[in-house]
Amino acid sequence: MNQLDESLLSAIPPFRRLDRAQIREILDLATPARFDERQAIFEEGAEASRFYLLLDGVIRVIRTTPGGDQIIVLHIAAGQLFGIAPALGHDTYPATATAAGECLVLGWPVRLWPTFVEKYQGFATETYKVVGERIDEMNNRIVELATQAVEQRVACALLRMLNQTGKKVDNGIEITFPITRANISEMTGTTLHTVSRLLSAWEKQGILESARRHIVVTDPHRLVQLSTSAA
Amino acid sequence: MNQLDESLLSAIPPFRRLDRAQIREILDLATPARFDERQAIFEEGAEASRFYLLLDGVIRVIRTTPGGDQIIVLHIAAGQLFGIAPALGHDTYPATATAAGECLVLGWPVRLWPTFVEKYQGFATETYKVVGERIDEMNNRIVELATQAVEQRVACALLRMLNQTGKKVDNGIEITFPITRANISEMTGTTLHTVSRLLSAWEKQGILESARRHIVVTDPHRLVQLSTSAA
DNA sequence: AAGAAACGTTGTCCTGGCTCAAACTCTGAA
DNA sequence: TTCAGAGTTTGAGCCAGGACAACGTTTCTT
Repeated sequence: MNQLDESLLSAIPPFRRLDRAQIREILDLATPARFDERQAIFEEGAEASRFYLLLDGVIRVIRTTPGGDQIIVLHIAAGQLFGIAPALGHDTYPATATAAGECLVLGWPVRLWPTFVEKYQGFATETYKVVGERIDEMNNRIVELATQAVEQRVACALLRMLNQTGKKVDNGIEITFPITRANISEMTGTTLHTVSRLLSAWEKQGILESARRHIVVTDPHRLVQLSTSAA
Repeated sequence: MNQLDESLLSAIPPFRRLDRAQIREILDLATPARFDERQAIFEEGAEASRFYLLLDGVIRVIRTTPGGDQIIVLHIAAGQLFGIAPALGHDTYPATATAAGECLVLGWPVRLWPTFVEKYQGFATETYKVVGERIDEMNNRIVELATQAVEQRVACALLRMLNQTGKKVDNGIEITFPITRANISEMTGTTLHTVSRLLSAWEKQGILESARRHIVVTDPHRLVQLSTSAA
């Protein structure tokens, strides 16, 4: 139906083992959509009616506390499935997903999930592998939040983003989507003020370069040091 | 082979839909084991060779940081599967599981996992539902650690244990397994000193009664208040 | 072009809770 | 019954980082 290229899926883990015809089938069932920065793909608490694959861009998964604080639960990088709550027994999304920058997304109705699992060899296994990785990441963040000081947590958050979506540029590694001090504070459980001070200090030390909503890490190795040991 | 009663499994979600013969089969493949307090069922980093079902008791899942801090990632209540890392694509356990009190456990070799999924209708679905719940809980803890003050976090931790394994007694709800101030501090990212002070204060206010390694919450409702709002 | 909104920086103050220290109380082992 | 180890309590001091405040800068809107 739609004119998507098979190569879009053939490199992505849950679809990697499928042949061209199968991928064609899956693409024909998908609804592609483009989202602008800050636009929500789905909201926390809404009925989980679709699951998605992120083709391009970065998605921010957000939770809001009763007290009104927002915290960023995780970032989704291109090539990842998301909104797969229904596959884990939820009938409502447990968090809000918004586009961190411009995004290209494929969506399928949840009723196709069992079909995919049944029909496509390895699909379930590969997907649950992704879930496993996400659990790992969440575990790490819990340990981090419980044991590390703010400076280390911010360093970890930057490194995590570099690993997931960083792009090599001439003077370092760039975070490829718009990000504010406030965003980083929402990932690390601190305030935008503290983040601002840290980034300023690091910029002075030549660890990174930052402009409004934009960060390039020039010395990732130093950042790794900061993320583990103090000072 | 072993003389376990079918009723042990028939009430547990992933097995609920199975008939007696199927449950018998599964039981015959299982290795039952008893663990004493503080005994490890498996260690972080070890090859994930088996998955388990907790029949009785409580399991503590622990991670150790490079810095030597321990933090309690979650508690497993009776009736839950655990050590299912291999089903999520890990070939090594991401955390250590130790018996919080005396425990009765069934274990199966991982090679049976695909068999179970294939052979027993609903097994996979139900299991991933459990995974979904665990992800939810982890999400909540991340938000909690990122936004709440120590007092609220400790209150949340107590409530979580009450919900999972609390037992009604005449004067309140009891935490059914031995737990120290240090344990609670490892769940909440604080120090045993602070936990001690909080519990003392709460005991003075009649919210709970505590003895060495033992807590009974007499006013859970008040604890809920403490877990959301300050003071 | 002007105003508003979003984003970022920096300063000052103040407190929650961590650190260090010491003592007390159980429990179990020998 | 004594001792060692594990668990708990309490005190005193200190500082990382949150709260509050004000201002600078860039971007968007009209």
